[in-house]
Amino acid sequence: MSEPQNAAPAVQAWTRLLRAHASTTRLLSSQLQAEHGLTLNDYEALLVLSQAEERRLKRVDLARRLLLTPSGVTRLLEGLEREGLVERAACAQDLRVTYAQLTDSGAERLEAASCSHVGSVRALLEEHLTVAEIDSLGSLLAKLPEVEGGDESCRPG
Amino acid sequence: MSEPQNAAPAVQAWTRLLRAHASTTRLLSSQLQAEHGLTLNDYEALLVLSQAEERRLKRVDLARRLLLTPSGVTRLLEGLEREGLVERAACAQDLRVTYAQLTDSGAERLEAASCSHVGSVRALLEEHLTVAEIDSLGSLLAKLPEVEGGDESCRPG
DNA sequence: CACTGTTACTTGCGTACTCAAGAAATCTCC
DNA sequence: GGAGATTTCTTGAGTACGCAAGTAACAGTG
Repeated sequence: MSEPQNAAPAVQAWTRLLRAHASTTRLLSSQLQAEHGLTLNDYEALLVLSQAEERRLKRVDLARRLLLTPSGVTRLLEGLEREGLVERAACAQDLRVTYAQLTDSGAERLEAASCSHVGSVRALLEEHLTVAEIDSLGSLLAKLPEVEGGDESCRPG
Repeated sequence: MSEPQNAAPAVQAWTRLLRAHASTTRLLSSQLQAEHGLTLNDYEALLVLSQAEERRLKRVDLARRLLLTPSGVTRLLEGLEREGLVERAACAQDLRVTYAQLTDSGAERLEAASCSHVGSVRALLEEHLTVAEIDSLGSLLAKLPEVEGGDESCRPG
């Protein structure tokens, strides 16, 4: 209507990002839930932990990786701890921190889910896009901001 | 680890879609909320209604547009009705349907929010991407599936 | 006309978060 | 070494959904 013409592409891309996220998430999430009893964030948490040193991470770091708040992580891990996929481990140097430690059971569960989930992701994307397009989509999305709250991207300590 | 090499681009693109959605949504949503007291879905709902014929839509159609379930729409509209931005309107031909009708007040609120929201969207994207990149991002995202549940894309009746 | 779907919508219950307010451990600066 | 600020994590209250089940209205069949 009265918007400057140049804003249209941005709005369009934004709207499509919202819709693409909603539809793909809905599909992949329900598959993961049905086949392995994990939510998308459960899966991502296990994955991040599995790649971390000693398969454990401070809860606050896990929060940053998953783009969740600390309380979100507490709630997320509640479920994973109840299922024995992750356990708490104390930190001798700093009594405030509790590590989230991936258990063997958690690693197995991730391994089992990983195969079919990765397959679903790939199938979904390749059903609609060519490999080159997927690649370029990934590169474009990577340029968007990661976190705004506080940028501790690389802390030496 | 043991995944076929070809799956990597898809997984990477997917992960970045999740993160890009989480971070941009968080930012834009909090701006919209702070400046105009609307959630992203409130805004989208008002926008969709404003573009509809006679500024009203069956609730079930609104659900499909917003990628929400019928119950999600009921809850979403509860808030908008309470604020007088949308009202219920009966359908003489079919007593089951209730239209969601944009009020003048709703149209004004949308108009007010629209300007700054569109500006924020544009600023956020253009801060990280060129116009050409935004354009191509939009095109790529448009190719992803819209809805899976039931495809009544164009119903004649 | 009754009988059996099917569609539109609402409601109760559960989930996955967020934010604000805490408690406890650690760091800082005098 | 002690007071105050900061960091880590948890908890209570609230929000925004989804799913399943329910009700009311319509549509098709005998």
